[in-house]
Amino acid sequence: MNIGEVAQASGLPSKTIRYYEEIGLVRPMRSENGYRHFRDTDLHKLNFIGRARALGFSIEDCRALLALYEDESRESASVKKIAREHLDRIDEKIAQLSDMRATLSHLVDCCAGDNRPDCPILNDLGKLDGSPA
Amino acid sequence: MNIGEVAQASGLPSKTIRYYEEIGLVRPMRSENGYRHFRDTDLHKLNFIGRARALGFSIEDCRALLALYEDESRESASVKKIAREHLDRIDEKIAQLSDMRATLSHLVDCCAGDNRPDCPILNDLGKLDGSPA
DNA sequence: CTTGACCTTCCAGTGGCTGGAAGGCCTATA
DNA sequence: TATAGGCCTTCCAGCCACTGGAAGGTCAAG
Repeated sequence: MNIGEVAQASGLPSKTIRYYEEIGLVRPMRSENGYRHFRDTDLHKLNFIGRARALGFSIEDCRALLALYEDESRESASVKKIAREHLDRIDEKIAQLSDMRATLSHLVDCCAGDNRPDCPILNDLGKLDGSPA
Repeated sequence: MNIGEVAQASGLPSKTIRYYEEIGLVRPMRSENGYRHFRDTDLHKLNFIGRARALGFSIEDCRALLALYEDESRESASVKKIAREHLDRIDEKIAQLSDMRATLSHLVDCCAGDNRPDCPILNDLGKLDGSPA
């Protein structure tokens, strides 16, 4: 398969696939004309990466997960560790965003949103100290 | 004030403050020796930016919010619009992360995490189609 | 023989910093 | 007065994971 077909099949843009080759995540063959030639295993890998990325894993996590995937003598504990650490990072982010959301949504609710200049949002951002709203 | 004092007072790293000057968010004066000289209004602006950034506003949002902050004839609707759009983006992100979290936490729960190679996490990532778990 | 779709490489840009090198300035102490 | 150190300056490179675009090669159809 050429890169376009693999892009189609995997749902990843060609540019991204070239990038993944550049950083060594996949190693497609080359045809005589210089075109990348992808085998089924390459497509399979790309699907794997696409799914892992969709779950928010970093490229380096993907690399590690792929290595484990291909290592028949892996221990599932290694995989679980990576996944759980990632889960923790997700939880942190959600917590952060929820904090932001709470503050911001309160401010938005307080703002009249009319043609007058007075605005609790700006008042809050312009406050001198870090005291609560 | 020199940059170090302002960094201290605002909680922002000096590097970040220099960056904010570079992109035109603040415009400190210069002393004869070439050092940046910050007035109270500069510090105030930096505090404003720091708070807005902590709420997740982009730099361009910060720029717009600062402009509104300094515009006495603003309409609070303009501010509210920016804030609400940002709130929507936050909600989207939270939703995305929650989806990831749900999938991932299910997979983690299914994985024995022992010394055997069998692993539901890898099985899922390596699946051929996009069917649900 | 040309058109147009595909492919190639290479370079630059995104956002928002962050790190580091190389060098100037300022103050305190020996 | 020398020097040590802590501040400040600029400039350049790197982070992450792509994305866009230019310039050009290849291939199949009409």
